[in-house]
Order: sequence, then structure tokens, then C-alpha cells
Amino acid sequence: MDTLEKVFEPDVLSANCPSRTLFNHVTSRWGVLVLIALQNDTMRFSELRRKIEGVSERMLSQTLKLLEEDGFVDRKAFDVVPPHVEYSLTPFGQEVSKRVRELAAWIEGNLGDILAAKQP
Amino acid sequence: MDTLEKVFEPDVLSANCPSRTLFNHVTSRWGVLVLIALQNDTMRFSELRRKIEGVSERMLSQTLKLLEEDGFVDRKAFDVVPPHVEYSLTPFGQEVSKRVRELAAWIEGNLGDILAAKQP
DNA sequence: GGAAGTACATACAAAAATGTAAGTATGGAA
DNA sequence: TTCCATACTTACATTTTTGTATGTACTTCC
Repeated sequence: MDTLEKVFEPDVLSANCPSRTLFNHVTSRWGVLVLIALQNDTMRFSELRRKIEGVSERMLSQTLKLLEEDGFVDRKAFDVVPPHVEYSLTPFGQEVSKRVRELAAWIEGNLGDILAAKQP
Repeated sequence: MDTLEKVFEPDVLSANCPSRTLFNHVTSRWGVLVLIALQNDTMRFSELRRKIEGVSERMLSQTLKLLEEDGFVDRKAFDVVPPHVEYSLTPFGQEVSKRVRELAAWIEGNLGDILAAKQP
């Protein structure tokens, strides 16, 4: 063990830990859905837009740009007309996507029981 | 297999699937952090507030109420003065918490590499 | 010849999230 | 006696997010 290592331990509970920012991006309203929609495939902008029901073009491009900056999404643009752009997950993106999908899958798979247990 | 079963397949990508709502609550800005902070322990309101850096009382109580309604958080109030309330995860809550923590842990654990790969 | 599809950007508007400050009831500490 | 702590709620202000509409440049379909 080196006393110079681990001076700083990342923690999403800390207000200004960089991991918190990344975590916020990943768990953002549309971020999670992009990560899920993109799972294994490579997809075009409009395909994503159709797959993720309810996103506006504005929000989708904003979210994609953010995830691209964070290094989770890869954008490949072909210089043709009409425009052709392909989005896919980077290796890092695949790792987070996997975990986000596990969460979503659990909720989907237990939806009936969860709803049945609600009282409001 | 029964032809009457699975008429409806939950999918968070569908705009009005109930799983989307639950998923949104769970992945909300403060929801994820509450789920993480509450992992195994039972905690009081002010403890949570101190642990989750940056939450305001308003947001914390709002988030707790939502997660309680969804059946992920259990609230136990003792009728004393000053007030004493304990929050904990329900069995469902523990399941989602586990998955949310796996996501957060991955990001925290790979923070260095992720940040190193960013170019902006 | 006009409409649609493509992948956005941009301006503006509306809606939702979040924060701030104050109030509530009460006991105990200083 | 004034202040603190507790767990909130409520009103109000501000910030952030999200949506809507429009434009672009060019090709293809009808």
C-alpha cells in the first residue's frame, strides 16, 4: 500500500465529486433511455428518436452530445446528403448501459408486483 | 403458455408504460442518491440530508415521499417531540438500490479512466 | 412541382424542478 | 429566556429542463 494513493475516493454522494456529474448524466431522464436503446446496435438519429418514445429532437441531440463528451457514446458522421450519422456505445458506454439495463429490466420484470404493492 | 398472458410487455422505452414512471422516479436526480444512501441502514431525515450532499429539505422529503408511494422506501414515524422518523428500504427498494449502486460503483471505480478518455 | 426524409441548430415559450425562507410544536440546553 | 434540534410543510422566486416551431441543404418519391 502506498500512502500517496487513494488520496481521493470518488463518491457520488459528494456534491462536487466528478463521479456525481457523470452519474447525473447517465441517470438523466433521456440519458438512461439512450443507453438502453443503443444497447448493442448502432443507430441513426431518427431511429433513436422513434425508439425512445417521447423524446424531442432537441433533447435527443442534447443528450447524445453530453454522453458523447463523457465518452459513453460514439458518433460517426458520413458526409453525404441527406445527412447520415450513426450512434453507438463506446466500451465504457457498454458497461454503463449493461447496468442501466439491469435496473430497467428488474423494474419491468417486477412491474406487476410493484404496482400491486402500491397503496396511494 | 397461455394466450391470455403477456398481452402487455412492460417497456421503459414506451412513453406511457407504468415502468417508465417508476424508472423515472428511481433514476431521478435525488432518487438515485437516496437509494444509495439508504443501502442497508435505517436513517433519519436529517442524517440522510447530511449524507446526501446538496439536497435541500424540500427535495429530500419530496423524493422520499415519492419513493415511499412507489413502495421502495419505508417510513416509520415515532410520535414524540422532537419528531423522530426512520427511513429504510423495503425489499423492493433493496433490489433497485443494489442495481443503482452497481452502476454508481462502476462509475466511481472507473472515474480516472473515464475522465482520462474525455477530450473536450 | 411540391412533399418528405435527414440531422441537426437556434430562438423563443412553457413547464417542471429546485432552492430559499419562514413557520409549526415542543423539550432541553445554555 | 433565547436558541437549537427535529421533520416537515407552504409560499414564493429562481433556475433548469423541456418542448415547439422554424430553418438548412439536398435528394428522392409521387
